[in-house]
Amino acid sequence: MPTRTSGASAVAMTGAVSRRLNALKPLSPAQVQRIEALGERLEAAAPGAMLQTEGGGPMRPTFILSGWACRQRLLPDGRRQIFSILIPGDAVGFCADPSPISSASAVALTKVTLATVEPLGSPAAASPSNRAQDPWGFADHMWLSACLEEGLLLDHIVRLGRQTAYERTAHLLLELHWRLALIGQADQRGFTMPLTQEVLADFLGLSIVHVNRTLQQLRRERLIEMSGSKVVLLDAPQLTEIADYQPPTLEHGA
Amino acid sequence: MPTRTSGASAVAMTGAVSRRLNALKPLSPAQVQRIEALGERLEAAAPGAMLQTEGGGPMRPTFILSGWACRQRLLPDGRRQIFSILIPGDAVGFCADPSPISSASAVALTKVTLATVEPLGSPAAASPSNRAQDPWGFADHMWLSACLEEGLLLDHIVRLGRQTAYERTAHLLLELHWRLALIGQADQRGFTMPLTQEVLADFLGLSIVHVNRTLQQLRRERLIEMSGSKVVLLDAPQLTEIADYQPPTLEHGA
DNA sequence: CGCGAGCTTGAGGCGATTCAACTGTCGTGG
DNA sequence: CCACGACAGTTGAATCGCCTCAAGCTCGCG
Repeated sequence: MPTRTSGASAVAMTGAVSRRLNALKPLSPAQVQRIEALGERLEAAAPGAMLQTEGGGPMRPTFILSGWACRQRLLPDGRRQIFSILIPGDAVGFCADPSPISSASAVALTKVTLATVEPLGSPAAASPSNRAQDPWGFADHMWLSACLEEGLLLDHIVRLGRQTAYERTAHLLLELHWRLALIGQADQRGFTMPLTQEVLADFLGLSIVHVNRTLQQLRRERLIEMSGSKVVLLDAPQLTEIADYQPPTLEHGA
Repeated sequence: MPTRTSGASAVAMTGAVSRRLNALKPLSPAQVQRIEALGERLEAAAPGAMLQTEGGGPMRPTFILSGWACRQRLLPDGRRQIFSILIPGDAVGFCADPSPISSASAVALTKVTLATVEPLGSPAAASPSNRAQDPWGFADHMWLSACLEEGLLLDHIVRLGRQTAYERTAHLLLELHWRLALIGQADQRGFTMPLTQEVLADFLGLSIVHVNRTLQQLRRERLIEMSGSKVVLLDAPQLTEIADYQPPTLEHGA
């Protein structure tokens, strides 16, 4: 349960959101201002906290301003599968509403700062048909965002269904690098990844032990370097080849 | 490439579409009529044919009136992963548009009959924001349909990432049974499944051989019966337990 | 009749898991 | 200040689930 906070370095924190949405479709200056206004009403969550009040309020797009989170599901015997890893700029609980028992919960992986858009009223008002009024003015962006996310889910299915641990891991690192670059949180060669090997395992459908060994192999073959939470991609082209990675295409042409 | 056909038992074939959409949200008589009108302009495709012209026309919802298909992706070395199995009443190529290189192609698995809704004009006109005019009048239904499909994708991710071959197979059979019942093509105990074990394998992320042995195990334990393309669920409760299956919830309350 | 597609079966091997222990690094409190 | 526990990462050994390869089988169909 996030606790309400306030103020702080409000404007600075919204950079990831505006960078991401702008990449999907150019933002007007007015829209950028509206995003910066998100910094007014923040909420914070500690690692492990459940975000997204599970079938709670209808259709309240919530953005992650800082920190990492994930969408996941737990099986009755304790197994966990992570659907997607959420980084700053990502929206949480966007589509999970009409049927709340989609039973995907969102959980903070690090300390997280959130900003929730004003509730859009009734669920009906939030459906695409009635969104012409578009109280928040970002319907197109949210639509594109949803499409991008669906693409990531499909990538994930390929990883889990048809790729080896080695390929999966390489693929994930490339995906994270691309997404972090989009929001200005990666440099050409590497990035910071505040994830434990347990989280990687539950995302990649592997055991912790095997994630460990697979990362070792990637390091041994000098494809990556890791120390602490820093990741360096030493040979991105080869990783791309191994993982058959294809970055999403963002053509905002009409 | 589907070939255009015409007329035939037009009205009768649209039953699956209207049953499915009606389950998502009750249809008005006028809407039912509009769906029956889909029977006017049909297209047929042979097994193996590519549906959905890959980045082709923008946003033309196409419905499967009869036959089965799938969405899939091929890896460069020939491995295949199937994302979803499409049955009558399902829409194809609904979201795959703004970024065409989502690189999920749709392929017919049996003989398939399709009906394409009138193109909605420019891609922009098809985005949710501008859909207030909603030329076809089913925006809410398509939205709910997309949410249902996302839930199925998440189920699939859990299957591939954290379930055994045995659990995956049971889960798939229950999902198909539920979806076929929704469109009136399953009875209480069983249904017809025109899928080869190769298709099942590429969907479940397994080898053909292992799908075969897993189905044998389910039969040996008298949980299912299979002969030809007929499937009978002998002990649905136990299968549900094994697979941790939870059918989607369709609460069309506001 | 012969062919091909789909299904079935066996044997062997590899990838990934499980269990278990050990290391290193923190933050905390006696 | 150091002992302590908690947690993340690492390593080894044994096992198992699933894969690959390779045959043989059973249909339906030209």
